[in-house]
Amino acid sequence: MKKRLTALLENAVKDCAAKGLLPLGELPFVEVDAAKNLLHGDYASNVAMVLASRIRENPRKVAEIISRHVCDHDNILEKIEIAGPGFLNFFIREEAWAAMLEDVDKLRDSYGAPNLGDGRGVLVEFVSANPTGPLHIGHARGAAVGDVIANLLAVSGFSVCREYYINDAGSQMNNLGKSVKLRYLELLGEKVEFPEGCYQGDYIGQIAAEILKRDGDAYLAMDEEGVIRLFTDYAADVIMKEIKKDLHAFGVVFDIYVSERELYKDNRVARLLAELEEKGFIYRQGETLWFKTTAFGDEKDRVVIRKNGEPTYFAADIAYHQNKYSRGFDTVIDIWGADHHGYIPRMYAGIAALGREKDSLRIVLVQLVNLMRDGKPVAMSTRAGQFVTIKEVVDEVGRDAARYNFLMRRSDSHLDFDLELAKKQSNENPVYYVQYAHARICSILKRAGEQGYKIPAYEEADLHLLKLPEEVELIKTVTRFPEVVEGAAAAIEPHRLTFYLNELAATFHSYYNKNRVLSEDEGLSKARLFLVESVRTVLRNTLKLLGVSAPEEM
RNA sequence: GCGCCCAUGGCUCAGCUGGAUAGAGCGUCGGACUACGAAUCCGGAUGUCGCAGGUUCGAAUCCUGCUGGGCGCGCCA
Repeated sequence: MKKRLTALLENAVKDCAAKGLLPLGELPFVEVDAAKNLLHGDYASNVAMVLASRIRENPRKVAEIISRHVCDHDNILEKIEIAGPGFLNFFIREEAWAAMLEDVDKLRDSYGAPNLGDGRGVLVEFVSANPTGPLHIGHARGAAVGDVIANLLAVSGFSVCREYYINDAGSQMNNLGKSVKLRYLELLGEKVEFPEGCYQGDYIGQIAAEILKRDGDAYLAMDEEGVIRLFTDYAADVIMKEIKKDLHAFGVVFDIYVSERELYKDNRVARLLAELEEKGFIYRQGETLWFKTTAFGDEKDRVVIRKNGEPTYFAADIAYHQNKYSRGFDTVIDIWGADHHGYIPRMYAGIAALGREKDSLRIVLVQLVNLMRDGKPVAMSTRAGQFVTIKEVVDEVGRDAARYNFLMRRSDSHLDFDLELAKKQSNENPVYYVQYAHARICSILKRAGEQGYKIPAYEEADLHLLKLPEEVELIKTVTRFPEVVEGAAAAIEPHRLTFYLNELAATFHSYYNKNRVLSEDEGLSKARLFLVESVRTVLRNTLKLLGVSAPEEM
């Protein structure tokens, strides 16, 4: 509806300009917004005021001129009013609203799928945790956000690839191998002390025990470095399998796992650095190589080759992003923990040096999660191996509640996640509120079937009968869905879906409590059945985008 | 010290690239099941949008300064 009005208005403005009624150079960006106040109609536009200030005219007069040139071919408008300082208020005919439900019936599962992408490729990289331990709750939010962003883009016509970057190179991995070895030695009766930086979670001991069981004390005789390398590989492999399993249980499946080590294998990092050096972005200072990120707005230059000859994480990351682009993606989305925000200018410098537009990389920051239980914070320490894993969260509160809770806030704002609250099947827990609405509708539809009703198609329902204010409101909320998806996809803001979902469920519940769907009046019953079926379709489609189930009963 | 983010009812948060009288949920108080599921609904109360200036027809939103909080400032990832 919003789109249609925008089009009407754009044509009107164009028409005015063509006829010379409004002396416009370039046409303005026409914006139509849903009106907040019923007195202001359904939608309002400020075009007239924007134009008026540009051409120094009276805004109300401009509004007047524009409104006279609106060509309402489809007869959707009741009237246009000019109000306040120069707003154009659009009043939509009730029939026009109901007519929009046709799309819901015809498109079904694909209702609300805007074609923003036109098949262009988007790479969404998320989670990307080191395989040094199981995923904990902090990763869970990033997983949920990334997954839903990918869903949103996929439904919006992009060809989406979900990717996990395995940081399996570098000193952290070495620490992993060392940690396993220490536990191994401990199991063989040696007394060991764990230095700073070593991983001490129980899973380390389990891995060491597996190795011991399989190969006994064979590694005691081998050289230290070789053992650590073997143990590192083995542990990373085991942990990565667990990570995949946990993600799967959380409803997140990746298309590709890219290994940092692989980037080094065919000298990609070295070749990239040579390339950048040729372009003049690299300089040498003693043993180290520096990248002139300040040339692209970073606050200081960054090291890419360390004194010891090893490339930095940053160097590999540029190579990784080059690799992403080389695979033909127009847009690359990185989802990072908010504690990495200082890294952003560096990364943009990196892609600028690769000759890529800034817009082609979008970085979404996900704030860390405050884990609570009954309102009290749960202490976590990664080093000591004390943390709540994603698996434990899924096991305890369930996948639906967990995902929904992670998606209820803007991703860049802090989130309190209360385990007890997420488990509660009560009105404090919004996920059940929307699922309940879905189950309720299913229940009505089932009852209708028992009474011999079939769910009517659009043509079979007389929607003129849906005249109640609650019905019109419900129809409006349902038909807003495509706009919500489009907005959420364009802004990369998945939380808009949960807010919308909550509103739709609320509008439905309210309607349900006031009115009966099934009554003696067959025509009305059919019209209402069609309406609630439309609500159900949108509830289901939204929940699907969120990766949350839409139960038929609960 | 420098940089980024945040500050909206008692609490947790929305507010869609400046728009009309700032909205939800929770909590609180009071109501609604002999009709499709009460995990629901209906009603009441609560705000100097951190403070002070500025930009303009118009600011929670943009700019500057201040206060208070989070994070970052490695040849870690």
